[in-house]
Amino acid sequence: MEIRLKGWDRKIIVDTGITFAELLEKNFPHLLEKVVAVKVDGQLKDLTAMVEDEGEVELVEYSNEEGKEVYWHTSSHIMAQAVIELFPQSQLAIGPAIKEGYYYDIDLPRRLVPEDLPIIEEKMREIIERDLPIKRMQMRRKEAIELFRERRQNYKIELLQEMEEDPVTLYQQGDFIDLCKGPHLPSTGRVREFKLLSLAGAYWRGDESRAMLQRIYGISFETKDELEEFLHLKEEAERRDHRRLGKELDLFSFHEEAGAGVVLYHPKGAILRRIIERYLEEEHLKRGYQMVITPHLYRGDLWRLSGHMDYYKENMFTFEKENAEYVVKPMNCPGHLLIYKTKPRSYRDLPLKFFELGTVYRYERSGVLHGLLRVRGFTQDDAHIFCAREQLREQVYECLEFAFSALKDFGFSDFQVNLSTRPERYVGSDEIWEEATEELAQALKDHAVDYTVDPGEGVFYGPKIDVKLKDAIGRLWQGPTIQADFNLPERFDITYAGKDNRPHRPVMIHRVVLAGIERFLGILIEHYGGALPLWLSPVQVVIVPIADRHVECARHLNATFLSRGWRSEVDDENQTLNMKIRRAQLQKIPFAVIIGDKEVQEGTISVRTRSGEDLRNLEKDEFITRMEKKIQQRSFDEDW
RNA sequence: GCCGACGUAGCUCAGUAGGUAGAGCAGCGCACUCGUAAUGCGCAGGUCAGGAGUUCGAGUCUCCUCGUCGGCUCCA
Repeated sequence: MEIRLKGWDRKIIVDTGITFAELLEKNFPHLLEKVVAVKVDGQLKDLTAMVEDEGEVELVEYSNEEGKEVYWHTSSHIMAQAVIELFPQSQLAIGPAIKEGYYYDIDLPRRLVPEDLPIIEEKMREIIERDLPIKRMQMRRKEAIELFRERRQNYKIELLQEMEEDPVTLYQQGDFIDLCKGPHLPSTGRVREFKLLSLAGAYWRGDESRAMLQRIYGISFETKDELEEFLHLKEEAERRDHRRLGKELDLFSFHEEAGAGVVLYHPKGAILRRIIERYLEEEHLKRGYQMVITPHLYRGDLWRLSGHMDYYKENMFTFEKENAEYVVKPMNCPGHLLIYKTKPRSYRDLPLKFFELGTVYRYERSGVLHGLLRVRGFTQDDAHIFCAREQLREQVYECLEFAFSALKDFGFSDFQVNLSTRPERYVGSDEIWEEATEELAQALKDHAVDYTVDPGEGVFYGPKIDVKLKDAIGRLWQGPTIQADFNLPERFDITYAGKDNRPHRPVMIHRVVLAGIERFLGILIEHYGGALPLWLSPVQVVIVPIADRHVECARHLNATFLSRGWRSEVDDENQTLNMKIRRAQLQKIPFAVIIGDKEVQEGTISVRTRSGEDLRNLEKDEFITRMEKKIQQRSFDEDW
């Protein structure tokens, strides 16, 4: 039998009736330990599967996404087996591989505590050492149900009862049998380095009305180095945690007595936020947006008109006064629509672009709140573009251009874009949906951005584009969104007079650039690990007099800096130079300017940069010119 | 909201079997006047998240509330 191997010119002659593992052993023994599965005609198969006379064979290694999935999935089985051996009454639910690692949801006789993880790990190590062969089996669904009934695995029975397939696939390693479509590693010994990461509660089938199971998260790798790198990255993420940095850098706080999910900005956080807001205002005005300001409080009637009272009620803060219902705004769009409606609009006015730094309040369930990233009160850089249908594509294009250019100014250059199409429940005609979706797609293509389509993930009132940004350590964050809306123009009955002097219905685009400022701030802090670029730093320069006699000179210099609009401070505390340098470093202040005898005499300055550079004997003017340039360019280059 | 963990001085954390709180840093004072990541000494600082209960006695045990963390669910 001849086998074609992907990536290889020559064909391989093999005997019939051998497995892929045997094929490897014979022809590529050095790969035996690397390959985790094979892919034949796009279908993943076990190494223990028989080689058949069919399509091209691709060797899948751990380095491959699918390879990791196999590796992790087997790891989760080993974990489940370990748990069963430790707690024989356990009932297994599901245990898949995820983006990073794997988990298994298990119904256990008792609550697990973190101290249990090393015990389970120890048992896993044992199972790995046993190097149990992993066997794939097929059996009639009925038999499988019987098997799991004997083993008292009710969740598996429930899964089987709802499955269509018959026969079903099971995998066995030692005494452990699990319902699973695979594929898996050929034996438990193939899992090398692993770690159990955390415990959590999880609903059976994600349904909050059903049983709460215990979920164990884990990860595994082929080498110790990879595991260590992973753990290091986790530490790095912790080091960058905006909640920790927000405290350390004195940017913002949360308070029990203020309520969950609302942010109090300290002076340094407030200035940072204002810098971002000023940037946004400038950029919007430059692009033809008009700023508007709308109230935080509205009568309930407005939200009945907009429809929010029906479908968003759960998320709104409402109250009653003088027999009238009031709503603290969760969104800015209704206000902007009211402004639109204040006078007749013509096609000549379009596109009409209203922009607002609009602060909104949304009720979020207490359990989902998370630092600045998920709050109840936040400010959006929100705009609504009213345009003719034929302007949609161009407007979306401009929004994308705006979004990317703004994110680049803040130092993000890696994006992932999604186009979400019509969901099951929707308003508007199929025709208008198709047209709008096509316009959005075209705008993306015009922009030459790669994007993936999320079928059915659009909002009920129109298709949308989501941009996710990748931060310095590779994590993705939700960023800008651009949504077409056919619903609100209808509900508010807004029109414009066309060339034909007849009323037409505009399309509305909701779009945010940085989205929630709070969330963006959180992302920004984590992206830079608190060491914000010069133009964003709450304190740009700290002037450090070495001894008391240098304070006057330092104050004088500070006045010069302040007059240039820099954010500058003098550290005139009675402390050693070392201490002051240390404080500047810990506060992640970009530049410390040192003033001592030498500087006073020669009229020069010495600069210590955040990155640790020590620059002596700088001319003041040179420093000023350089700084001005860096600020003006919004440079995020750490080098002097 | 649900599951679990947690809440002790401004911050980070200790607190043994229930016997009425402790460190480091920060703060304040004094001395030192310093050349690129912690000068020394002294002082002050807590109704142990809030409330109720058990107990002769609760930071420690029980319950409720609030908040935080990790997840789930949700996310127009």
